[in-house]
Amino acid sequence: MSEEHRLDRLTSLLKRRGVILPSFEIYGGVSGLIDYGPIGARIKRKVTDYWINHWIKQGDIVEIDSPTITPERVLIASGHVGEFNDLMTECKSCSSIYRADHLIGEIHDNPESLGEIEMNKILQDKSIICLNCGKNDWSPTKPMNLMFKTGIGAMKEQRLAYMRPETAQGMFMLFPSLYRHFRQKLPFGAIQIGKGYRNEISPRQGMIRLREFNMAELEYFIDPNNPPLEDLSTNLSLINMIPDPESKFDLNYNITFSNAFNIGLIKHPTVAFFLMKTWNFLVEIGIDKSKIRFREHVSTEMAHYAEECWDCEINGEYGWIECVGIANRTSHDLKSHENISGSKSLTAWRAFTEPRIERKTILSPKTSIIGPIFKEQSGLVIEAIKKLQIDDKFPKNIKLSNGNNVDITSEMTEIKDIETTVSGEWFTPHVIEPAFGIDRIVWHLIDHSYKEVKKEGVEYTIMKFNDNVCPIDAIILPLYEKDGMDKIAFEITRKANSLLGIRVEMDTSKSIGRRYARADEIGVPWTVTVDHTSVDDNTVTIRRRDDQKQIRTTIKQLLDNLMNKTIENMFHEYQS
RNA sequence: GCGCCUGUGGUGAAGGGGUUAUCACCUGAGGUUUCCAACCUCAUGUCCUGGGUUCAAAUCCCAGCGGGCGCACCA
Repeated sequence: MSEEHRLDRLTSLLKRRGVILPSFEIYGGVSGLIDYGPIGARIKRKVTDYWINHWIKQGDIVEIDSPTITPERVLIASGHVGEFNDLMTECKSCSSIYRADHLIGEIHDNPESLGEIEMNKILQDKSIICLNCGKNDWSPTKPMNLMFKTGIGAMKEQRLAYMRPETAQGMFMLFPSLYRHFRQKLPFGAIQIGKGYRNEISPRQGMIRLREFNMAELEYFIDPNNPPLEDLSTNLSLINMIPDPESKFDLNYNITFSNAFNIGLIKHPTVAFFLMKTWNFLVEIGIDKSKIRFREHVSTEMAHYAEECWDCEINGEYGWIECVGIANRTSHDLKSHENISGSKSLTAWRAFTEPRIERKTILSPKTSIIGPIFKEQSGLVIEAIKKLQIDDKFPKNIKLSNGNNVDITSEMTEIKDIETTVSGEWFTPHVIEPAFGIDRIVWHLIDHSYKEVKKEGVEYTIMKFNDNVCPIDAIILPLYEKDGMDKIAFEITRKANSLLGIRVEMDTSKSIGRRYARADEIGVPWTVTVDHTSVDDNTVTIRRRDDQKQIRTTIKQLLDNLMNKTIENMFHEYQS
């Protein structure tokens, strides 16, 4: 079959078999919103479950879950209210749309700080011309709101809120609780899977740019002075990496993770580790290794919060698409939340290896003298004296915080040598964040698994999902729906479904060949056929999707191996 | 948001003013068949939505919604 229109055939299949479909179709549909049907939802569930386990098994990472509705102040602190409300202007002559701050970037130092009115003035006064038609005829600017706005409270006095554009803020909000949970020891991480919302101008390319999408993010909190050093030699694959073109590095590398870190291509050890973990995850669920690459952001396209940022891109029908972003967000988020909220609990304690003894010489107020002289003003006087320097000369006239002036003589102070023991310090942890676009990953998983082959000269479709992500583990097929075969098939179906995490279905309609084909089309790795022999001796045949090979085994062995995910091994044993 | 193209059963298509809208596959029911989309019988849609033109609209016109591509946008 020609490679041409492969995307069309794949899209049709996904719709026909209930994998991925447009939402609200009977009302005409809404662009940027999709449904996962019964098969698709199952694939997505398997991918997210695998993702959760992939991180949880690290041992220092926990799952959390927070609201999608987010009060405005949280998103002001995170920078999204500023970043997601760009002023847009339209060229009245040719209808091209531009970000106003980009247009005036050359003549204004800080265009993002401008309001609508100032911006409109600058667009008129200066000769800023349209890049498309060369004219200066701008419409009044309008804020483009990439976040869905909503209000908390049913009546008039609503508190402004937005649907979250990322899940990360939920993890930052829970930092104090996470810090306690992990017994106040860094590093630790929190993951969350959930919906994110962005009111895209023009969603395109199927499920690549959605208005409501599934994200999976990990925030890993570390001590910047003591970043964890993980073993990068557990994966020695050569990885395609494209560094920032403005850096000293060449354009393109095929390099191991550990070498990339050793030569400084990846700057931060934890970023390197998460790049590796990300690659492992993608390959384990079935993304084609040869279609994965890592690309470093150039400093100009870097998100407002990040210091080092790598995209993991996957190649598919839409070209190379960013599916995972791994960013060193430093202390930006926690610091910003500390500033805006006033909370003091967004820091961690770093104990010094040896307590430090600090000796200081200070000017100390002599309260026994000050008290009787200043009476009720004494407190203010003491406060003022503490601010003086050791080398100040007395007598001295100082101003108190209540506005009164008082004279301080040298008898009222003394020079003291003091010794304090400091056993550690408070600091704001840094955050390394891998952020996964689940829908994009599911799409590429399907794209890479979709195989058009020839079977006995006829076009044939197989989804080659592996055990980690296949929507249904096995389909049970009674050869005929009679002579007890249907009963045995039903028994197996029921028993298999009671196994933890195993999902099987039974299919009885139409010829056996057609039922095999239906199973192959949605990527079921094993089909189990109940035939006349089964009725006599409780054996069944298992067919392997990828090569149509069959083996015969007992029902008990089938169930045991299904549960342990070891059916593949049965084929090896059978062959040897 | 702009421009060009586009919308007919579950999927893919034909029909471009005039009887009851056509075909293939798929799906369901029944039959037949001892293992890879076999065969036979039957069943399932009405032309994206709303206006307009006309005696008559799936067909022509307008608007909206959806899809594709290009431009712009894409923390």
